[in-house]
Amino acid sequence: MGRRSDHSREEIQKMAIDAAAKMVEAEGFQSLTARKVASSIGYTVGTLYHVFRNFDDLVIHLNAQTIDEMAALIQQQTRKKRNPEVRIRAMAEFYVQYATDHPDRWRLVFEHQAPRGLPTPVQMKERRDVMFEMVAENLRELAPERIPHEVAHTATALWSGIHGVCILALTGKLYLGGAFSMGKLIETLVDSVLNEFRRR
Amino acid sequence: MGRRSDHSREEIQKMAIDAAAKMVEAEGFQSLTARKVASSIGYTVGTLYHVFRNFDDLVIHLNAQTIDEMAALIQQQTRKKRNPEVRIRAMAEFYVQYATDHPDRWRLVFEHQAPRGLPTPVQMKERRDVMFEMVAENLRELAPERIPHEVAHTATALWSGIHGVCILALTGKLYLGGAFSMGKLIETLVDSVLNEFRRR
DNA sequence: CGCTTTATTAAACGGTGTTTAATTTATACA
DNA sequence: TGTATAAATTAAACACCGTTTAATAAAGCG
Repeated sequence: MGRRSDHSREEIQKMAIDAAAKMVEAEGFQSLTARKVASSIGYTVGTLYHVFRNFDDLVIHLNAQTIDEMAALIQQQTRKKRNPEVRIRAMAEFYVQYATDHPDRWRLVFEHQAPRGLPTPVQMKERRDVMFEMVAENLRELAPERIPHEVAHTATALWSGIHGVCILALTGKLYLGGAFSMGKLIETLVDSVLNEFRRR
Repeated sequence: MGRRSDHSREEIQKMAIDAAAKMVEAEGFQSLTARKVASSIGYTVGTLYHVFRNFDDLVIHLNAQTIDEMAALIQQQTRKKRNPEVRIRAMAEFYVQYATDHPDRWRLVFEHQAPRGLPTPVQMKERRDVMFEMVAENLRELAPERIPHEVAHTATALWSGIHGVCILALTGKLYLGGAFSMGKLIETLVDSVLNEFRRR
């Protein structure tokens, strides 16, 4: 084997993903290009294509890392709480927190789509579902008598709603007719869905 | 004035926007290009740039038309209903309907962002707010005693939530832990938020 | 040592949005 | 009516994009 530098394939992957993350945070995901990533880690595009199947593959790896980071942050911040309802509220709070702190990386997770035909890797789907499952888990603890499907349904509705507020707020497409705080909107959604969940 | 063909500037604009709409519906917004739009209406890119400031300008015009179409459909389908709550439910139903029928055009409205620095035109913001205002209007009718800010807040929370379900469903990113129908999820959100609105 | 395998690169390809200069045409005016 | 002027249209170029290719350099191995 004749590698010219002393970076293994895995090291180059990690370097590229980290460089891409920084680039997205600094300039937005629109200006993420293969050549810039490559040159920022001291290589050429060819090397990038030696290590990733294509550009989407790099983006998918970046997105996986983003989700892992976010999930870890939320897990860490909610583990301490004893009450499942308090935990759900904290989850929403830190979801918004992460999305606000890393808007472009967070958007890239949801707005990137693999070219038509090529399906999203299973690992990616599983990663995205982590958030839903964390909510469902706490709903289950909140009301153990409910059937699983009902719990999953409520978790999905709640988290999709929270996601909607995040997306519209972060892309500047929120209704301007009033002066809202993202936090209050989230709170309203959580209150509404949790109350409805309890009532049924 | 020496126009070679007999299309006015406005006619070319309309032709281009319609062609772009068809193209997005047929092949997705990823494959929308200036050259393809131009050649599909029998012109060259240069003419397109004579009529639009740039590519984003064309997209913005297309998005405006998309929102107008969607708003018109929803208005038409909800005008008949007498009860404001029934009207809000119908609005949600037909919002989902339109998004499902024209997924790529609908996504383009929310995922397109003008290049950094260049702000979104005011007309575009107003168009997006139409949906929020329709909801707010009906909430006001439902509870005339509420202060405007409260109404606007609830309308924003509700519609953002509905939007979140749409986006995740249409991009295939919805939680797979249960077999949900989009309609049921929407219904849960509407029920929850409206009940909470009444209770307060 | 030489051979093979691999990492790396430079260069090319077709495509993109965008700009430029040249050309064609319709109109306004003498 | 003929002509100058102004506008519409195009072809070509630019720099960049993701991606592929072929050539080159270096490492491991017998």
